[in-house]
Amino acid sequence: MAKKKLIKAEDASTEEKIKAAARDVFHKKGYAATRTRDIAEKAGINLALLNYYFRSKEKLFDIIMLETVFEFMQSMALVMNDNKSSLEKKVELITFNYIDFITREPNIPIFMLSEIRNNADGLMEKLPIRQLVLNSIFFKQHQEAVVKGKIAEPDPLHFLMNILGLIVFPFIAKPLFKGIGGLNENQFNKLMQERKKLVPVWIKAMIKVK
Amino acid sequence: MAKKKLIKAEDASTEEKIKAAARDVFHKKGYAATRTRDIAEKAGINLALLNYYFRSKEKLFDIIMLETVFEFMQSMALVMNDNKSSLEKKVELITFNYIDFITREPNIPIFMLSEIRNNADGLMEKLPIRQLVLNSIFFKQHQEAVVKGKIAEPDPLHFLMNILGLIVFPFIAKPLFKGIGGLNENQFNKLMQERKKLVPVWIKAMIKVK
DNA sequence: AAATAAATTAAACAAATGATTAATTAACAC
DNA sequence: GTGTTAATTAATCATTTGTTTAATTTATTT
Repeated sequence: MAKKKLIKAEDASTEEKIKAAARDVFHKKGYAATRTRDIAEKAGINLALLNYYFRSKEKLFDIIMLETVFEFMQSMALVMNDNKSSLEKKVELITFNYIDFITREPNIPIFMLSEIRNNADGLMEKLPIRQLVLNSIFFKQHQEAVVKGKIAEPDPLHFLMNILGLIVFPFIAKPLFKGIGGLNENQFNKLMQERKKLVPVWIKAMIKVK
Repeated sequence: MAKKKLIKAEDASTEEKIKAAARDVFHKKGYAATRTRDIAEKAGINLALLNYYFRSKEKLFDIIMLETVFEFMQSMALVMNDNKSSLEKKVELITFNYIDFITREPNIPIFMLSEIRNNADGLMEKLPIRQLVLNSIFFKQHQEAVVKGKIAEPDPLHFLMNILGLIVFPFIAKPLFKGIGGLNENQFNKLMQERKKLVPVWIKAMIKVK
């Protein structure tokens, strides 16, 4: 068995190679469609090393899943709790950050949403995502704006759905939109870059009407 | 081998039972995570009958996939080609129809988008979805409104992304939003019903700004 | 350098899974 | 009713796939 205390910094590379490969394959194909042999091959390691370092496919997956969710929430959490910026500015930042993030990691949204749906052992219950949102400055600023009559729709969930829907959905349905628009990857990405400016403007316009 | 010509209407029930079960399981778990034994059990039939009627898991899946995509596009196509209604009214109809449809069949969006991503043998290329949109009255009305200066953003793809993003995304990310809002199924569905009125209003507001 | 522990490998195992076979039952034609 | 075809079943096959084992190589310690 591997004893962590004895693993030196340099030796960690094998473990890291496996994790990097697992990340790629899990993100692209999901848990069920992923073969441990795919991961081993992509990592350039012997199949047995996967179990040597991570015990099982499921344990390895849990690690990847946790890190992925964390990664995805981090940038959002950072912006939402910034105490310098206005709500409007936060919408701009979230839009900008997420469009860049998903352009870099286009498989993450649908991976997360698919696997969360298949339960993933009640991941949603274990994460403090509700507290994170409720305690955020973003949330308080929204509440405040509602009270002041600056935002017509009072439910912050609608607000979140709108922002994320406008940002994330085009990526999730990318093959569909590429098909409809007859776009290649570059043209699609250009459209997404345009949305960095457009989405905040649209959100601002939506906010005011009832 | 099964000879179709000899299958009477009443006998079709076995074939239909298999298809109904396959639909359920494929929609809920996706191709890779579905076991043919799950389908057989759910259909209440002997496992061998699945291959007797449909040759293979993959062939059965292709049938379900095709029917699902068709079902999903049909209501949209109908609305988009109605020559009585204005563009504004079409947005209302699409919103209303899709929110009801997805509430009834909540697994379909993420099923379709997941499986399309895993290729599904280039389904996107085979479907005439691009032609369907380009030739639609919906598309022409949008073009016209752009020319007349009624719509600021000229790209119809952005317009489609916005409508579908606002409608479909909340369902795809349902576990997330239920978690954040602390909602049960009923409360979530109530929110979605609210959006039937809200989304068209929001879209209208977005249209005008640049 | 010898001894010990860790890392790596090839081979094999056991369970799961899609598919097939051969036998049986039910339906239908004449 | 008899014979023929279709439908159904239980059993089995052949692969795939996650995991383990036992041996070997590499690294570390003393």
